[in-house]
Amino acid sequence: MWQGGILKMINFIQNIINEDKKTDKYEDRVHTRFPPEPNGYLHIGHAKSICLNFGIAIANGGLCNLRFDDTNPSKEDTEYVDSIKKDVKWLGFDWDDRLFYASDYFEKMYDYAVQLIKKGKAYVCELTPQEIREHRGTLTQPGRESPFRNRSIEENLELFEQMRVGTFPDGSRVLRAKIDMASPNINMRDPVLYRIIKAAHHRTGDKWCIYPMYDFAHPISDSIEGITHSICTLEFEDHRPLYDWLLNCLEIFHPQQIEFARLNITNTLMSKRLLRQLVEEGHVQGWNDPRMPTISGLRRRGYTPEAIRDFCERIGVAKSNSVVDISLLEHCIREDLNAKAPRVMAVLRPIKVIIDNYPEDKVEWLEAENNSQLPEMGTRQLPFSREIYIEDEDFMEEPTKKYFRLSPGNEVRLKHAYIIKCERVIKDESTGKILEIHCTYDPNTRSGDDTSGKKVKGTIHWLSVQHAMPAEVRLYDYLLLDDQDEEKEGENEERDEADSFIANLNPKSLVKLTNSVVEPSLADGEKGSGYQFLRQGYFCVDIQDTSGEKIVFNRVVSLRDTWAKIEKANKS
RNA sequence: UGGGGCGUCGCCAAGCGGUAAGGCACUGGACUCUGACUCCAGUAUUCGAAGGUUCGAAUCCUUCCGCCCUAGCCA
Repeated sequence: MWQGGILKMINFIQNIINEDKKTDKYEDRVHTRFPPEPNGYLHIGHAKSICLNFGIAIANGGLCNLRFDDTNPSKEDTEYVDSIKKDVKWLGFDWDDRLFYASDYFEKMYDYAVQLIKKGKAYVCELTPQEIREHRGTLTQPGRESPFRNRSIEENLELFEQMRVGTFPDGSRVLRAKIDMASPNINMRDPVLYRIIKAAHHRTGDKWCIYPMYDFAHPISDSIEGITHSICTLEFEDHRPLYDWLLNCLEIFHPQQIEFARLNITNTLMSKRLLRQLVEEGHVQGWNDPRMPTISGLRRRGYTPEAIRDFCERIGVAKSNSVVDISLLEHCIREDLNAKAPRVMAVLRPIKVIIDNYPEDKVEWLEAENNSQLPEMGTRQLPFSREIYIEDEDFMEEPTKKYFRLSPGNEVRLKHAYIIKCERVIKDESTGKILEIHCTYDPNTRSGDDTSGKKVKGTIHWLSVQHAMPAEVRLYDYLLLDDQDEEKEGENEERDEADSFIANLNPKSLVKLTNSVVEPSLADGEKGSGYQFLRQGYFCVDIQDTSGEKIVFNRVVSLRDTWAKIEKANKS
């Protein structure tokens, strides 16, 4: 398994662990867990948590469990547990035999609840949800005690038993902790521990009709598993007193909860709810649409586990809310693919070039290196002939300054082949559209044995027309337009959020090119494998839509494009 | 308005009383049969603000300001 640069990982959580080791708090043991709820697909925010939890364990010679937090049968499904397992594995982490479910502990949790009742620390409450809310008070006003708060232990025991056997309808009773209705921390105002949900659970079926709340299930699950450091996100900070209270009352092994800031990335949605909305409203093709920040989406897009792990390492772990620039993610995948992707030629938007002085029927097979930086990646043969395609961007009839690609009278090098010179352009008389470009080549300039001594500024990629293989190429861009920080006026916040995020969707997040051509060597490109299309970017063979008759490439990320910056600067 | 948390370069982020790491982005330049990669160089006298303690403060104290979370029988 991956050991990465993780051993160097320094963050405030590691500092806490170092301190715990010094004081022998957990007998030098480090045991973490990744606790997803199986109610959706994992996204890159979860990857941060996965890398953190497994990474901390690895770095400290400890263990990390995979535990499904499945305490709400109405939202959860095995479809999600399967995808989550797959994603965690794909990211490169291994839970060995430590795959657990909170539902494994339902019986024990029930016993602990009974213990709480026996200690006079919990009671069955018959207030309606509405009434409970009213009794809770507000941020500034203390709550009021439930009229059911001081029932006898015997009565509570009996009622709780009745809840379990299904005597009462959904929502009619709950088990509540008896803490303090006047606590400034609302989580301590007699929080609900158990509720009645008569729904089939994906693992326990209809064995139960009462289910523990997160606040009850989580500390107990952690304790049962001997977790030492229970790492969660910032919004649970206010729940920590309750976490501690329960463990203290129950007098069982006491892990420590540590909170860190969740991941946010520019131009990217990171909420399960909104991602689900994208899927359900058809703005994307599914959870694994290559534009989605889900692990499955990134995988299909062509991101590698190495790049995602590297990213998670680089962003760091802290407690301040932050938004990481997506350019860092892009840098990580470029860096990884640069080191391993074979280079290949593809013409995305072809325009035909005819080399007038090249024999009509001749085909030359030129040797091309697969990666100029890694000779060990070998070479391949490339067919060259009289008619070729070049990228339409690589020709400009009236070149701007600093443009050193093909233009009338100008010479460029064809990568791995000859230097050609543009002689004339043939256009459609009515539309003015360029139909073909006529060039001549210099036979003394063949790559590898150039005897001309010529130096040209530009090198462009090309493909022999008769050998080019058609392909569909999908260019992806950010799902969201630039983050607009326009402040919404107070009212209707919910609505505004949903609406504004739909309005902020990038209409050009997917551009399908159906006239692209690629090298014949790509005919047997394996699904999912990544390439660098020379001068353009990194692409991978789409795992879903590629078939016997059609090969589809996804653009993972473009190459850095200095020329685009120059052009942009020229215009402004 | 109660409680909790956070505020170090455009974006992340080290730093924990001894005089501001690193990464991304950006800007120059070198190299280049990918305007890619790589390589050099540059970029916070300043750490939300104001006071105070100290020989010395981003680090300690005080006050203030800003942002986030929190009133689910969701997690």
